[in-house]
Amino acid sequence: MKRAMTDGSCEMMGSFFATFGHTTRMRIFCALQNEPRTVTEIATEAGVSITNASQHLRLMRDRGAVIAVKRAQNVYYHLADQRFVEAAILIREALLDRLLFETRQASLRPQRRRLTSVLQPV
Amino acid sequence: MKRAMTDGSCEMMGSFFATFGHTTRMRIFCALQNEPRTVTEIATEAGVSITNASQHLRLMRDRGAVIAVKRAQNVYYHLADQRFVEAAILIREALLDRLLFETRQASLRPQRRRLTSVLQPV
DNA sequence: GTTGTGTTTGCGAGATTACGCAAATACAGG
DNA sequence: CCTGTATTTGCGTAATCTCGCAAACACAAC
Repeated sequence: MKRAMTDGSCEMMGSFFATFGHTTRMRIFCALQNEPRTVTEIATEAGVSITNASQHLRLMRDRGAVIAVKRAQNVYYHLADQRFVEAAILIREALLDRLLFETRQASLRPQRRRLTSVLQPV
Repeated sequence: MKRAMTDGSCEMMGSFFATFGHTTRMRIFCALQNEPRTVTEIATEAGVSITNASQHLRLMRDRGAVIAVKRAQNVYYHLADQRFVEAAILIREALLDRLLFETRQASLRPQRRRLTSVLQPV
């Protein structure tokens, strides 16, 4: 199996994951999936103030997740790489599969929520 | 283009990204890429205390990133889904490409680090 | 039961992050 | 130059996260 990393890139990767590790920034990511958007549009779509959106966008830009293009009074932001979307799709499908699996498990053995049930059986 | 998400899964996704949004947890992720490992092994590989590794592992387990299997005195942890590795590889390659690109850009126009240079030209 | 190894938990201090507000900056159009 | 719109920045507070330490827990072997 191909390894994701063996070298010292853990810091870079951790920093990148943290970039999307926030509900608001994930909503911004969603808003930028298809086309560039201005800060005002992003703020509206994400349901936050313009100031807050700008702050998150700055962080995302500093970490290489998005790119800013200024055009007249507006600043258009877009994703730095479309592979981020592919990666998100993979992760999302994995999480949904797991969610489905757990729901099925829960319906089989109803009332278990102790340490023992969190640990997989041998 | 296929969208990663249109629904309310941003909270779930953000939570998941945050799970790997930490250098130590990313190192743990690396350690678990190929085979299950005990807490002690993980702590050693990640260069942290056993207590600290256990705390991070608990968080990762709570968020569905890893699975714990108890066997005798040991608890073996493994990734919950191999697609996480595929996603990490995609992201890593995107980041490395971008890093390479920026290095090349930097060598072309040496001394720029103002707002203007951070914004892409129209 | 006692010992030893492996793992988890509770807790508190320190560090980091998030967000609102006010002010500053950028720029197009009169 | 002045006004209005779009975006960014500085700052202070509140909230969250991290990690070490000590103690607790789990279990195999004696």
